[in-house]
Amino acid sequence: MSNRLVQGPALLILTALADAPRHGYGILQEVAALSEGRVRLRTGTLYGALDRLQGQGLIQVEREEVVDGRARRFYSLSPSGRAALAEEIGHLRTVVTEAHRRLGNGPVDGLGGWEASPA
Amino acid sequence: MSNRLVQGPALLILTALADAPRHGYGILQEVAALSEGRVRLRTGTLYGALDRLQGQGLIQVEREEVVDGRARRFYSLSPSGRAALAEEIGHLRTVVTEAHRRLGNGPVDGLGGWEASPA
DNA sequence: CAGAATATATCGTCCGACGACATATGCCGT
DNA sequence: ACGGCATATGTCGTCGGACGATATATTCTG
Repeated sequence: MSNRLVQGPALLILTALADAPRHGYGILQEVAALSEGRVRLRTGTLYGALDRLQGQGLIQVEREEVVDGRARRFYSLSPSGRAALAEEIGHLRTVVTEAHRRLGNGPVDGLGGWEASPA
Repeated sequence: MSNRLVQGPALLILTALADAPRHGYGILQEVAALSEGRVRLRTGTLYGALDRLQGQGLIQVEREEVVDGRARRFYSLSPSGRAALAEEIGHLRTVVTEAHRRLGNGPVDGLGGWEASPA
């Protein structure tokens, strides 16, 4: 019973890879973009997570390009990585929906007081 | 630049407290319910997180009841805890939406190949 | 020529999640 | 009456993951 799903950096990384294979630095930028600048992965986090995700079989090395001595290692989602992402996203959707509902118009057990106008 | 937002257990706990104050054991049950049984918080995780969240000012002890020698410590969301939850939920919504879009009908950069039928 | 951007990689630290264990009471079935 | 389960809170040790710092190499821009 391991509770631990794909969260935090790993979730962002898998999402970044969901539409196209990307290399490390590209993932860094994509994660920043899809989190609207809120999350800036450190390279330590990124390459560590990449190794881990690869070890778990959730991603794989698609190909390696060498452009002017600069290597580009492209990663892609594996079928099980796609499945894991889909499952986690499904889970998060229910939580997000529920939290949003409770946040938006919380009756707070009959209380009338509310710290913000209910829009 | 701390990247670290409210995720994992903390997210579930705050969500569980979003509609009404609850005590530890009640949070355990609520988290299990709103995650549809997928997440069973250990007491070690729960009370550790509770202390941490309280230290961060995101939650507070609402009141303490003693029923038949059994103590019940009720926690409630603080305004900043509510704000933190709202912010994280907003963030997650964009990520979840984007991930879902990429998962559901990913054009994959012009590729026709797709490991599952596009529904 | 200096500095930023591109690109990957390693290392040490620290915190949080987890599992296991401990304690205490009330309730239910046998 | 007793055992087991639910209720209820708490501690401790461990381990993995996130983070910050640092290193290296090349290309582009000022």
